[in-house]
Amino acid sequence: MSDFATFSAGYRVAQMARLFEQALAEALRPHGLTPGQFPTLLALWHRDGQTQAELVREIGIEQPTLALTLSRMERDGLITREPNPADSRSRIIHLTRHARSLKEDAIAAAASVNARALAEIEDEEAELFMDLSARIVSTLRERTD
Amino acid sequence: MSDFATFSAGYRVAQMARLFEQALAEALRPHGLTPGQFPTLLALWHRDGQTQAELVREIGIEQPTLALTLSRMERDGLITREPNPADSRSRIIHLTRHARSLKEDAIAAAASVNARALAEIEDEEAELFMDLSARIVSTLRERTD
DNA sequence: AGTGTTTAAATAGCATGCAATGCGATTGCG
DNA sequence: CGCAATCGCATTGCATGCTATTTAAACACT
Repeated sequence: MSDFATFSAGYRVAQMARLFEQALAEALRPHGLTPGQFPTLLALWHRDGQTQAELVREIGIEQPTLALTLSRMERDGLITREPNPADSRSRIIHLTRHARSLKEDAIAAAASVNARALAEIEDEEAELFMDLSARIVSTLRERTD
Repeated sequence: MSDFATFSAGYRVAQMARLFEQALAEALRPHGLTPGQFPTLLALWHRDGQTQAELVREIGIEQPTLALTLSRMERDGLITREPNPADSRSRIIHLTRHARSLKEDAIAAAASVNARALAEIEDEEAELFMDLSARIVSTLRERTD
């Protein structure tokens, strides 16, 4: 483990991400949702009726990843994909009534995971953490974008 | 995106983790290695000849996840799995000569990813980030462990 | 010795993520 | 207008991660 010292940031972050995902999975399970669906749901709760390409830009994952997630969400009765009269290449994604009804509970569940994760650190520290994370994200993005 | 505010920590961390993984994948690719193999390699570079169960404890992933990673590493000529004379349920994992030869370069590649990720933040900030991350990790672990 | 429990691995099934391709629809430009 | 380039999406193939289950071996305790 001592060897980890030089590059433990990546390891630590990966570990944190897995724990967050597991906690979110547990919190969302009672509502029949999974962590991977959550960003898409947030985007559609915010503005229903977007195309896949719009969602990809908003969520920041690759298009094939979203395509598969949307298929699972369609299978699970969370969304429908309607033809787009303005451009027949794309389709308009709509939430089902059921998905709309889950908004409050799901957001509360996710918020509580976050609150729990940050429970042991002070508010200013949490802010600092978010700030540093944002800076690391943009640094890592530079070369790839 | 405004809705993200309340629970953006999990989202931010997930995003960071994906960027780290992608950067590490790119850095390791020339050496024929993948990010998921790296923790196992570190553990075996540190001490060769461990069992799967020992590695699981050390690395902190689930046993089936490691089993599959080890299969891929075996397929790729990085490890061998020898019978354990002391306990025929388990097998002793050994690095191949080739995997041993990759140590310096792979560690340098991973370290450079880390250095790049942290390039834009001060040393004390990086330390703080690591500390806060560690505290979030142990908080999230509490309920599940 | 014999049986029940624990332990080590393997396997099945699933969710997310990626890169690379293919394909039809649209757009832009000569 | 017509063709080339671009765009939107689907699909394929792969890597990682998880949970749940199975199998065999080792242990423990009567």
